[in-house]
Amino acid sequence: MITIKEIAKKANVSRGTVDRVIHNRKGVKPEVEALVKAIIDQLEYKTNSAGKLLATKKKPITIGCVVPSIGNDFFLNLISGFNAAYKKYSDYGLTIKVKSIKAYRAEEHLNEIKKMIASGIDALLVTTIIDPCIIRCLNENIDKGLHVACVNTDLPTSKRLFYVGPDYYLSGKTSAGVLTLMSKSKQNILIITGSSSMYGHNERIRGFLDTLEDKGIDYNVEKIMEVEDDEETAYIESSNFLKKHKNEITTIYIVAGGVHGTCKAIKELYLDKISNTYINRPYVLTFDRCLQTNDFIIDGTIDATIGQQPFSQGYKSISKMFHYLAFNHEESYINDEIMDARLIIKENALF
Amino acid sequence: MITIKEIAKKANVSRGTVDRVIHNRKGVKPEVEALVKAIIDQLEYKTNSAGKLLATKKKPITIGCVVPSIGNDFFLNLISGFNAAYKKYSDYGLTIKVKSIKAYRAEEHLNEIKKMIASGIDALLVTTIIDPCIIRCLNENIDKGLHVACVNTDLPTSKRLFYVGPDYYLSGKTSAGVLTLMSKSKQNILIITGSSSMYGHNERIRGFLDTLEDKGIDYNVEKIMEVEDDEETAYIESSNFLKKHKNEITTIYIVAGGVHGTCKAIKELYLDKISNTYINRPYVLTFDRCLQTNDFIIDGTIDATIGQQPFSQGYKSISKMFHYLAFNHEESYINDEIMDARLIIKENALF
DNA sequence: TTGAAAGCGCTAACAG
DNA sequence: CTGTTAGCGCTTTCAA
Repeated sequence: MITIKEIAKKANVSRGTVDRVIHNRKGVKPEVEALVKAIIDQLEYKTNSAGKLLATKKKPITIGCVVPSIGNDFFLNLISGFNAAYKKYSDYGLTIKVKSIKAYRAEEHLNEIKKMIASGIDALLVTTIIDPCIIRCLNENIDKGLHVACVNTDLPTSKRLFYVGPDYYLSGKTSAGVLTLMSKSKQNILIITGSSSMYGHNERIRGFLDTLEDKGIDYNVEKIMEVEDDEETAYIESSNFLKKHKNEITTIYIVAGGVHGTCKAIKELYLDKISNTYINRPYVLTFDRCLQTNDFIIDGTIDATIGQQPFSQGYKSISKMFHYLAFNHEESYINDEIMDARLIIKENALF
Repeated sequence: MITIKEIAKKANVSRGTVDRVIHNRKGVKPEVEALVKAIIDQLEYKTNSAGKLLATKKKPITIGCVVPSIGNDFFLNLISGFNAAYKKYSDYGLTIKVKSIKAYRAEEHLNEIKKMIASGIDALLVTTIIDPCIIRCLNENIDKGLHVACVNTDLPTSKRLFYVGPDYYLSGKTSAGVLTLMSKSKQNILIITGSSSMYGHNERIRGFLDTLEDKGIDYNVEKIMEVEDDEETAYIESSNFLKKHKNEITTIYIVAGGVHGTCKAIKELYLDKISNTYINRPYVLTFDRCLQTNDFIIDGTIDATIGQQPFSQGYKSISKMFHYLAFNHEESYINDEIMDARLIIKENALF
């Protein structure tokens, strides 16, 4: 294994000088720098992370996280991922601060992001809304030296370092793929979405419908319901709607929250109490895989769900940001990380 | 963060003594040991892995790997996982030796395992056949101090430390789950398996049929073909069989290798050359997700495949074994690691 | 039975 | 512009 010491010996300089070259610090004679760099390349020197981590642990790193996890199991799993990564790197001076907020409120998001930044952090991980004020605020702070990355929801027009999360369009396509496995005939679709201002939700719908189109499936979107992830709203509205259109709807496509409420309505309307089996239930497709969703898959209310690995999203985003900060802001850490669409049906639903 | 130094100060002993206590080394007065242990518990001391890794890198660790990867893409991916983990830990004195062998030959397996052990290794990672001679050989070496773990195929009756790989029964169930999404009517099934002496292959069949049974699907297994992962055999045999039974077979269930050969036969028999679409093609279900399989999913020959993350299997097994060896054989590293059954259809098949 | 000290690879502070 | 040195947490060797 090649160490700084060996490089130094080969170049006839001190370890300090090699260190300076490696970190592009000023104060090295150009020809010495060139020589050292050449040797580094030639010997394929790779920094030893244990050594580095040990030596740098004195200056602590704080990562702030702002996520809309209030009343949302998915984000609680994501936060578990944050915590797991924190646990792994706390030895090396990492601290995290997590702020849970409510979804959909741009103003609240902005406020909490500002508060988090003001509290003094080195980097920010955020799941928020595509909103010009928020993006401006983030960009301003990025210019001032804050390191920002997006988790679960990207802000493509911002100056964020990287994005860790799903490809919403692809997950919508996958959902449609399952539907076409089940049936090739005409579908009358009830779509239950979180909010029409959420990019990810819209993308899931777009991917879904595009794929039906591609596959030559005849379909009609009977209604798009916005329930803002509220289970009670989902229950009442879907219940009312399905009562009126019980035998017309062939597919219920639940894009975000509202799974529990909708499934409750489905059970009431389609489950035969005597045989305890569904009669003419529409196809039911959902996203994510929290405990409740899992129960509905097991009991046969949901045909399939698409998981997006919330835990990994949390874990990877912290881990990437930590490495980025700890290892000299190396570019190799700032690539986006797209989770794959995990298709879950009854048989592989076991946790 | 709690360090050995702090423990030592609190206990009024030297760091050496604390180290001795932590590693249960002899030569510490019982009361001192008790005191130090109490302080460790109280302060919730956790060893700092960077420090440990740095200090122990002098004594190199060699892990030997024996896998039946000859002519098998799946295991090449698994080996990539070995190499990725190796790359990560090579800084800390890890070396790996990988021996590729051919599947199904117990004698060859035994020979190569013996050779690998004789070449001088600290630990062995192996994918092999459930065979009494092999198990005896491994157990003898385990008794002599060799550390052994199973990758991809478990040897439950051996003294191996842990197993990293799929749950074959569950993956078979998942496959049947997809089939029942597509159709509830009677299935006439052609099963193409690797070998009837392979535990995993049998389990996949068992899980598949059990699930059809559970779901009240009427089915008949028309034929079980053993093709020993040979594509040519698969092509010839499936081609011959399907020519005779073209319109009877409703499902082709390919348990192991032979996907390429079988798909070639399917294309020849069912693909309409003019419209370039399938006419009355049976359902086709496979396992794993090598490049060829992926192509057949994209082009519509295969309905679904179940992936078992070969790369992760390789990566995790090396990583677990390395940590186990590097960190005092701590028990926390020797739990089994069961991969989940990844359901892949056309829409989420993109790599 | 215990302590002291050196050293793993790297960084940072200080001295020149 | 460059070298020296101390120290991050841990293990190991030597000495007591």
